[in-house]
Amino acid sequence: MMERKTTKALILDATERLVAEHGFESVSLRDITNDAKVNVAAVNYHFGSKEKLFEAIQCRYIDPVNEERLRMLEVLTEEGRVATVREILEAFMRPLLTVVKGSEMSEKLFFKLMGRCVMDPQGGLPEDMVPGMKRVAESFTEALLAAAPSLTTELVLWRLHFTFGVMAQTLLHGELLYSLTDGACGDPDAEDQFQEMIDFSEAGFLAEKGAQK
Amino acid sequence: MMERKTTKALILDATERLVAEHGFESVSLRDITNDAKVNVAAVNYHFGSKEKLFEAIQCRYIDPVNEERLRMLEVLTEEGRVATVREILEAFMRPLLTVVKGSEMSEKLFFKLMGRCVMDPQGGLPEDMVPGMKRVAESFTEALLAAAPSLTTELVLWRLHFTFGVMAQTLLHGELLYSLTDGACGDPDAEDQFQEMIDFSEAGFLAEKGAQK
DNA sequence: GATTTTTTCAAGCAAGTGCTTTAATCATGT
DNA sequence: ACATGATTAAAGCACTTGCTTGAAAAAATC
Repeated sequence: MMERKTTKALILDATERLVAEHGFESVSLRDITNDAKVNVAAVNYHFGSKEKLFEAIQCRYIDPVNEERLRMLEVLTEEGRVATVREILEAFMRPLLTVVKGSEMSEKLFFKLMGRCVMDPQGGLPEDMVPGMKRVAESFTEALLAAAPSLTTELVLWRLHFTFGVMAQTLLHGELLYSLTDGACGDPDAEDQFQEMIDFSEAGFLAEKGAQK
Repeated sequence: MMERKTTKALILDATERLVAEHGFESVSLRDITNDAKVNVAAVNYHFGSKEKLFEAIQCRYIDPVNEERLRMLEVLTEEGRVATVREILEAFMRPLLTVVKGSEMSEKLFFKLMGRCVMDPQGGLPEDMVPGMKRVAESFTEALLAAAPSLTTELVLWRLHFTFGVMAQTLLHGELLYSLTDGACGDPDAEDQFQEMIDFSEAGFLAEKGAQK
């Protein structure tokens, strides 16, 4: 008889939830197996080690996000078309929304998990993910250079880096803003948040050096 | 006879170094006391607990940074003068540079430590720091609203939030950019980095909604 | 229905965790 | 020199860490 969910999936689900809430470093094997109502040994049986489980967690969603990013970018630049900075940034950020719709996680938890993946891993990214991340960085750099020819490669890289920071901060600490302002700055729709991030990052990308508009 | 450095200072120094390198969650009491060449019990004797030691670490530099932020902002707005967005952002970021010069830590380590303080604390900020952070957020929000009257309070808060993300990412992951681009995007002067962050954030702040310059 | 193969389980291991205890040491004031 | 309070040191406590073991149970294969 098939159980409702396989042990492996139970472990993945519990780990996602706990890591999103408390961060990679703070979650123990026992935390996970208690939450998943599964034996401790199951983790090592199915994943080999705690570290490999964490790597699986990271790849499970970041890989699809990166693939969707490249797909959207390809659409924008096919037939030699030159995309705008805004379109490119949209292609960089929207996949987060697209992928979460396809998952069964809540947006809030998913965003936090993504934020953890970007900010936490003190051991660096899983080895398997580095080429993918590199390809994304390269493709988007190239596209952005074409969209804003006045920028140097180095400047584009820095500003892509900054954009990453904007995203990570928003994903991870959306509710900090809420508490720090006594609720003045609320918890808007994820779609609204994305538009604001894009407004901000687009303008940042198009800034001139030492600008003072 | 007075030792070269008091045990308390040795502990603080070692903790700063280790936390900057590995993050709060990954550093144990033994790590600290071994590195500081000090007895384990000394931490609890001088600080009460590991948690309080970590709070001391956070306050040691963030409090001065926040004070310097408010001081610089005050200079900008005295006698009813209205500061520019750029000046205000400068007042927000430069204190990090000012304070590190006054410390005996290396810039790189200091920035990483500051990044950890902003991003890591899964237990939230130390209770004592919340009012200070709030005051900074409020003062800068007010000044930014005066500098860019076309923005709403909510928009300013969001964009301040984004600016925080830009800073945190740069502080924490400056060398990730380096490795991800095979050294193409180097490790420029801290001062240069600040100018680039300010260029980016200033433009972001001045963006119009749904802009497409 | 018997035989593998895969999966789950309880128990436990060595090492590490934060913290406490008790005794020794230090610096200092009288 | 002695007493006092502040500091350091060694040992250990109760608990958690990631991971392994060997046997039982379930599933799949024949």
